[in-house]
Amino acid sequence: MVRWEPGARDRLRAAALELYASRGFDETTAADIAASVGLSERTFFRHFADKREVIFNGQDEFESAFVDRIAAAPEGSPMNVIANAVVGASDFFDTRQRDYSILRQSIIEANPSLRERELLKMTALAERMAAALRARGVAEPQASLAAQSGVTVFGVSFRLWLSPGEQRSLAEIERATLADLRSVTLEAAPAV
Amino acid sequence: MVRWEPGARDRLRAAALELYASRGFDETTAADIAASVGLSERTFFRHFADKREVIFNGQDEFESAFVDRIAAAPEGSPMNVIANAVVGASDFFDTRQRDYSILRQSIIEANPSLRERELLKMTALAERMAAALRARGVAEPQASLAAQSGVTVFGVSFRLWLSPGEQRSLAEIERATLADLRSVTLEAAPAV
Amino acid sequence: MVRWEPGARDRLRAAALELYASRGFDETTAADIAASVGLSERTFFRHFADKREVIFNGQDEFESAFVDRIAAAPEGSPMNVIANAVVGASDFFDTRQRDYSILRQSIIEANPSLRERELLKMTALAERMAAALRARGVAEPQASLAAQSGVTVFGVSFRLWLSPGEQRSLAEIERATLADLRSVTLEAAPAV
Amino acid sequence: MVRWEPGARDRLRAAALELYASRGFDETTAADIAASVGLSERTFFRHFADKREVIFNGQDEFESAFVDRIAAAPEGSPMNVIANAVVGASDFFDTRQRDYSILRQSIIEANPSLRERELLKMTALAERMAAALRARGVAEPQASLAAQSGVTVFGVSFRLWLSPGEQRSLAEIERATLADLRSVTLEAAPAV
DNA sequence: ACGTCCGGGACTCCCCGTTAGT
DNA sequence: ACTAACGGGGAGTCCCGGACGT
Repeated sequence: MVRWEPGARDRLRAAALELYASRGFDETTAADIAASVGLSERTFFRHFADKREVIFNGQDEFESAFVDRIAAAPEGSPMNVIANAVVGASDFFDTRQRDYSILRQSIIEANPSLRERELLKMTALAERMAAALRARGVAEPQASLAAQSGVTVFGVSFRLWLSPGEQRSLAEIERATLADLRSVTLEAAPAV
Repeated sequence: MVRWEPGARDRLRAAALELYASRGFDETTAADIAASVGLSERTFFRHFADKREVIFNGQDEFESAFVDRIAAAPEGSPMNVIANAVVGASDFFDTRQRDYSILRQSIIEANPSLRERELLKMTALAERMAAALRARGVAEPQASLAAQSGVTVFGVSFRLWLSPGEQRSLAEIERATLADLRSVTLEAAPAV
Repeated sequence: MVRWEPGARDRLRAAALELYASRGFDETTAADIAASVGLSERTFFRHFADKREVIFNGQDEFESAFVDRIAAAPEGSPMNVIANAVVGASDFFDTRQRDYSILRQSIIEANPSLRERELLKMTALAERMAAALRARGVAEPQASLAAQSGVTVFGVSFRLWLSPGEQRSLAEIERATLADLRSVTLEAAPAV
Repeated sequence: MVRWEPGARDRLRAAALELYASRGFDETTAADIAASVGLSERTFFRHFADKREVIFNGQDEFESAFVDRIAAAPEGSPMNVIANAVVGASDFFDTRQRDYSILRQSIIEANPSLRERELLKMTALAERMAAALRARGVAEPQASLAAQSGVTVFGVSFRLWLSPGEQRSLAEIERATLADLRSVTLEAAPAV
């Protein structure tokens, strides 16, 4: 009935992932990706603002997994709210296969420009989390510090979770990392 | 005895800054910058790996300002070492005019791709700081958490320092932010 | 009963004019124009063959204002017929506000590609006028020379009419320009 | 003196002409042209601002053939100066084969967008001629009228020169056309 | 009449390599 | 060494057109 196969976007994303992984990000052109699923380069850019965005999708759902929990959290200290949100958001990733995350992360880490984009996304998340905190009445710089610390915990934990041999769930790792962060920052005598 | 004007690199950087500020980063081409100081586009790229790098210079000295202090620090808890390094590095910026930093920061914040690069630089700093900590025998994830927290404190403080009306020195702000971070993370009851 | 707001064409044209004037022709995309009136880019191109055509509308009525007068003119020399047609057609513009013409002209003159299109339109007018002359029995190259001279007079006069401080009507200016053209061409001694 | 093989530009131009003539302007892509002489599309655009410019080359020499003669002309009425410049410039074309001009003109006339560009070039010529006249002290609108009339004469004559069976030289045709223009404009009774 | 999905060419910019000249 | 001239090629944006559905 339709002239074109639907789901162009999904096919493009899948093809991109595969090509980035197999032959490398820089060695893959947008035209390659499009051609591999029978579409034109133009169509690729209609769906994704740039070559990197293919990998960073569902950013909104990703952010919401954290932010919604902050908004819906019961009373608590800022860091408490953040900690619960981070741990709670972990099942966003458990639904995704760990294998998929490992593949994705290896692609990102192999390319500085993908690292840049990832960092931007994480910072965007931190900013939205800080905003959610402020919406609850938390002042600056506490909101930013708590939000940024939450992202730090998530980042460190996420990489741990992906490391070979790791058996714990992401949530468990996050809880441990949270405790580590607490003791690390505690041990700071007043800076001279 | 030189056949061409020396200091091509500096002239290019100054011209780039000015153009990025006046007409915007995207609206400035590498050829524009080069032409404005009588050089060719090719020469621009011989001095700077890409259009964004012009703004991120002296990264090595910047990182060293932190890392060297970590290496040279006396015994102390990881966060203590980091805190002293961050506060100590603040005079790296006091030598630069605050006005220059404000201009530079406004350029960066006006463009996502410059934000990406800045984030990458900050992350590189965090990683070198964590490595310096590990060289002192600090284990993971403590090293990463302390280093990343130091960068968070620096980032929050730096933006505060640049805000209009701010009177305190960067070091003073950082000391206050450090205390804020401590109390924020402390207030976290164990995450469920 | 209509599913869509009528007058899409007019809304598109008005929006285009405004955007071309405010942010420049090149900086305005067809999608911008369409979006600004709640339509799709595709619809824009269904109404206008290309981005430039939006500005050149009513070309048929414009040409007719000249050509019809040529066809309906009483006996007279070719240049006489042309002169009367040009002066007579001037009220085609008096009905349009001079302010509108000034805005339109400033948009056109700010962009070479719009200049090109305008020139094509003027040449098309000259050719239709020459054809109308030939239909009255005027031979070549007299028909083309008279028609082209008429367009020259119109062009020079039109720009004069738009200049700041100008008080005369377009018809008055045209009559003066016609006299100027006559004396200019008269003063030509036979070319060696 | 030339450090690099300067053949690229000329080869591109020759190939473009040939392809435009054989398969049509619209049916020829810039990539086609470049590929046909072993260069990349990018290189094509380095040499020519756009696909049309290939055909309009040596515009500067072309304009100079007219303008220089205006500047160097002895005392005389504006139209006289223009007439001599136009007739004098005719050998700019006699050096080019008439056959080449016929081919070129047939390509241009087959495509509206090339017509537009040609018109722009002719108008640019008229404007430079008018400026040269003003530099000699001629006032407006006389300068524009004389210059534009000169271009009209050139245009009409040029097309005549290219028509099949035409035996006269371009200069001869121009002298006749000049006379025609004079009598055409003379026969204008004052417009009412 | 309008929207959606898509193709494809024009064109600009980034960034890189090579070679000649100073 | 350092620059300019010439070239390559991918990324990305815009223009415009076609096919189909409502």
